[in-house]
Amino acid sequence: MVKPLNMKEKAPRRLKRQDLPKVTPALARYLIGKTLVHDWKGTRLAGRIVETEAYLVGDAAAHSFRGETPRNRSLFLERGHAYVYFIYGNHFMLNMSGGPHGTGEGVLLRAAEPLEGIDKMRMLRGTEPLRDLARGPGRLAEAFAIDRSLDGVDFCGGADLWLGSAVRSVGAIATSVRIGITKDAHRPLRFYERGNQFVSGTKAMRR
DNA sequence: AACATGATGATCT
DNA sequence: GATCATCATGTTC
Repeated sequence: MVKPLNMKEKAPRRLKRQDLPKVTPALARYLIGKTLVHDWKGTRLAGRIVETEAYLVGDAAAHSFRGETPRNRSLFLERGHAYVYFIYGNHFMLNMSGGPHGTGEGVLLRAAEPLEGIDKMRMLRGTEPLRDLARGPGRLAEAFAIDRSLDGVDFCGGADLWLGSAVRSVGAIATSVRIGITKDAHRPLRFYERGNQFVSGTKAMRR
């Protein structure tokens, strides 16, 4: 993948909670093109978010559907907090909470295009291909050194894990049904940058 | 029992 | 290169 010379990348600046849309599907769409940053052990791990999914109130696929539990507690924090959970015996998933405190909505970060700290990401992932470093939610979490210790962290609170502004322009954003769920599977709550090679799944899923 | 997945290897193009 | 089936894995309520 060759980067055109006229695509100048700027350094990301920290986004404030004020910048985040208050309605969760709008937040999921807003996050496409923004920069996910984890300043980790002296290295900056940064990537451009290219795929997200929203999980809402009254949504049978949402972890909050049956109310607050010890696991999903941070999903109920005010918009802009990290909700990290462990799934399938192997993978962490990174979400950003949405809505006012007590709501229980969130956005799953499903894929990112690596920008900075790529060698460290390769080390964390134990694999070489750039395209596979953060293509999929489990891979993204591994590439960005996300684990339970980051559950509940405020993305807008000056922590090492934060949300940055876009470093270059964003392409067309497309919508589809969410991936890998069985309940409320028809709702169009997945957002991705159309045609981007770092979006998860098959070719059809990035068209 | 179910789960917001990914690595692997087979089989196609 | 793309796509598909198979299956390993720990936590949750």
